[in-house]
Amino acid sequence: MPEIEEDPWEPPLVLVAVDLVILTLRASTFHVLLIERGIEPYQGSWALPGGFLNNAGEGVFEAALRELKEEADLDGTRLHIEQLGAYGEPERDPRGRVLSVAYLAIAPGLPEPVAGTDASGAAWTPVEQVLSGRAPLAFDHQLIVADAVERARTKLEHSPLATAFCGETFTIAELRRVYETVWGAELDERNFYRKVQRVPGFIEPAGTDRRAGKGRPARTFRAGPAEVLHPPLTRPEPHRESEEER
Amino acid sequence: MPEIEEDPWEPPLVLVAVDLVILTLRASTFHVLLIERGIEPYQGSWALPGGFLNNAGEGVFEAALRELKEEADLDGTRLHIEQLGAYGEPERDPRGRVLSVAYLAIAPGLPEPVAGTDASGAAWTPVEQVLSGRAPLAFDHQLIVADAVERARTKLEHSPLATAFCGETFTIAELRRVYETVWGAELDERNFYRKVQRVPGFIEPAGTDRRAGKGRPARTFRAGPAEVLHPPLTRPEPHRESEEER
DNA sequence: CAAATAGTGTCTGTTAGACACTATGGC
DNA sequence: GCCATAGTGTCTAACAGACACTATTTG
Repeated sequence: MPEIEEDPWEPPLVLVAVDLVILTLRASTFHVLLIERGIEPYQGSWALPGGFLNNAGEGVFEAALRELKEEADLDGTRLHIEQLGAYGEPERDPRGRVLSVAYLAIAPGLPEPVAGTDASGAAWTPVEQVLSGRAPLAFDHQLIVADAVERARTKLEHSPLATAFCGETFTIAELRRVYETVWGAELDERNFYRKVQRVPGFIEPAGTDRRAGKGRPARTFRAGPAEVLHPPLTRPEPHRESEEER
Repeated sequence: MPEIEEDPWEPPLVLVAVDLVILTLRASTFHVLLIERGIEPYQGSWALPGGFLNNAGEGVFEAALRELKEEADLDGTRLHIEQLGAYGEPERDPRGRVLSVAYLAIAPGLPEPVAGTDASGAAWTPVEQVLSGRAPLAFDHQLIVADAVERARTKLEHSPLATAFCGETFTIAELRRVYETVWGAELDERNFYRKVQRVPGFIEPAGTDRRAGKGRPARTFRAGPAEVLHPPLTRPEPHRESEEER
């Protein structure tokens, strides 16, 4: 049976959904956007924003952008958005066979408490609450969030993803807080300050612009053209108690 | 319109396929397994092995393992296999709406020229020929292969993926040739030798075992328990002509 | 012995991390 | 002046890359 069709046999048709993991930083905490489901299954539960393909002519990425607009009022063309993967276990949706393509989107920290449409409920929820299971999610959405967070954590090392958490311009301290929050680690301000500037194309000065807070005003920067960080910013190891090499 | 269903509206049903990018090293060259298509569309063209889901109860990963067995006679439980992503552009298959979930599999270099079943034709093809377009592929399979190769190249740095290209046990020189071939770069044998051993959990000695070739016999190793490389093995930069920092 | 491959020692320039110090703002 | 935050200098230990050297096999 080398080929896919030879008998009068028909492969199964499945519903295709798109789910969005929209991550942001709010008040130095790592948050994900959740929607309260208005219908069965899992009515009343929290879930990732998303939905089915609109029609047979809609691409999955296109559908992700549409859902981003509909459910979070965000413009995906101005955000970082990338595909996370397909989730296709047969039992993941009680309605029947649904394959979901998950997308990871990163938004700058928006001060508004919630998202766009008249969705019953939409809330930024601390990622920790989801990962720990204290905020249970519908379907396999906890797994999807875990994968998204892991992806974000490692991509911070090798790509300029961190700038997607910031606004158009940002200070180096703001950028550092992105790293610290997503990694859950403290970084030396002084070393970070230079390290980040030595990576070619990562960030570039934004005019003579300044910005005030409490202390000395900081220089501002914008994202540079680099798509990959050379050298990478390495995540500090959790700390080693005993020695075991050689 | 907060939720996915409210009108008597039905989302489109789509066909779900699985495609496999099976990579290996043969005679120090990076190869991918291709199948000659026996049916339309693209009859006679080369394509990735794969096929539709068998039935509504089959998971996509399960389907990938099945296709790996059917089309390449490989046991996926003994191979490295991971999901690459979903390819869901509406026009990617002329038969209609087909969403494909691609998997990346890494096999140790098998001496046999070809794969398992009675498939019309199956051939290990140098990856370069695919990437350069000299070996044109059906559908969007060239793109999928390009993504797979890129994934493999970067995963060599941070994961023990390279050991999946080797047999159960291997010498450090064999492991080094994996890196050199996949990266297309030369590595210093001596420095590689130690570097690789200093990564905790990457490789561990395989008994007092040895193996003969031409010169001094080499120690053999097997893959260790590490799932991530700390510190990573960094890919040498292609070489910089001009300076441009600071 | 020579050839070939495996494995070790060691030097040198660069880095990561620690942390003292200076700069510039608000009060 | 004081406090807070931004930004610089500099020391040290570790590391990467280069490459001379030793070791162990086949023929």
